[in-house]
Amino acid sequence: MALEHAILVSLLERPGSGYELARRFERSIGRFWTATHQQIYRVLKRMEADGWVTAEEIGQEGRPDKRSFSVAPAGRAALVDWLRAPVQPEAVRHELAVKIRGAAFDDAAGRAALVAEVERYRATHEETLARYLAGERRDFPDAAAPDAAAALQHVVLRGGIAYERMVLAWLDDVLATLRTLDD
Amino acid sequence: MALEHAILVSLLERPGSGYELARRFERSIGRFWTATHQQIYRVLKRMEADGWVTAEEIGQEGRPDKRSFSVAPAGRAALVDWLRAPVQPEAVRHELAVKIRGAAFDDAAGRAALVAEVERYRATHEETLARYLAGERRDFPDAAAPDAAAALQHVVLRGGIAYERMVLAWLDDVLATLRTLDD
DNA sequence: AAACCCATGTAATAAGTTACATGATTAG
DNA sequence: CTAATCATGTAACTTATTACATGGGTTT
Repeated sequence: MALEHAILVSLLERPGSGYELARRFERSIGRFWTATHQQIYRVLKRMEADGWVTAEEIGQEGRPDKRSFSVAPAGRAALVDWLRAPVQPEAVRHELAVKIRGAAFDDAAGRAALVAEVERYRATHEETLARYLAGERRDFPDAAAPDAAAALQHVVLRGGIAYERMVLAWLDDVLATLRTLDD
Repeated sequence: MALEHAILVSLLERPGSGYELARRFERSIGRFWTATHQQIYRVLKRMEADGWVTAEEIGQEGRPDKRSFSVAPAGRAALVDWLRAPVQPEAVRHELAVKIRGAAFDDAAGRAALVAEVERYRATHEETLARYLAGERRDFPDAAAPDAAAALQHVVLRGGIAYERMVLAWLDDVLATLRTLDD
């Protein structure tokens, strides 16, 4: 019961269609909340029925019409209610950590395969960090943040950057540990 | 399709009942994979039917009997298959980040409430870090790790410690940012 | 006496994933 | 001509959460 709220925040930052929302979830919002387009369309339909969002048909030339959603007063009220409720403890799902502990029950060949996999995984996080840093340079070039929305988006982005740096350092630790096991 | 594997790793580290597994998921394993007891019982039943685990009835005095599960060869084979498969990209769900961006659409009173909530949230992470550090001192007192399982458990714990430290530093950044908005 | 721990589950609901479907346009 | 992008969805399935249920034992 929180995809609704992520959608509300995204639509308040800028109205858009289900398709556009799905693309934002792949990029910016997806840093801290993932969702597929199927899920988004389903939830948008419910939110529209509940009067949280309103749709406007936008005819386009050369491409399909789209329905652009905006947040209605009831949706904004629902968001504020949620904002003021306590933060739920996070449900962590870190598959790689399970695999690392599981590597104790595989042989040297399996651990060698895991080393290769961790290296591949590390490369994806290196790319993510580079993407975040490029986004930071593009979207927040000057030190003084102009408005509240931008300042808050920036601090969340800094969180993503800190997370990626931490992961990279930890993966180096993991690789060193895995390599000492089979010397 | 990965709770099975987290359970297999836990049972290989030490056999136990569904209840004991649920407690481990609250503590150690829960650092990187959460699950409730209802989920665990359901999955254990399926795993038993598939021949991945075997149960042994253990009669106890003064408390209910329990069924202690151990990993069968088929379960171990399934785990090794999974270990060697590529790591799936993580599905991140970070509610607090959504709330922080949402704070741009609340008023000063709402942001003050969020500051209080972030402080409370920060305190829980401070506790978690203290717990991890105490566990590290208790379970890994000497620098040289004796066996593979312990070395791997330790590197995963170090990951948890690094994560908590990163979160605490970021929350300080968040608090400073929120406070500058309403000066 | 009340609350909590041990130990196991069922049932109902909500959420999320995967596969499939359509149909036009644009870029290579 | 092929693939990708824009834009929207349905259907089937798997997973996860929440609420409820039982019953004895221990701790405060």
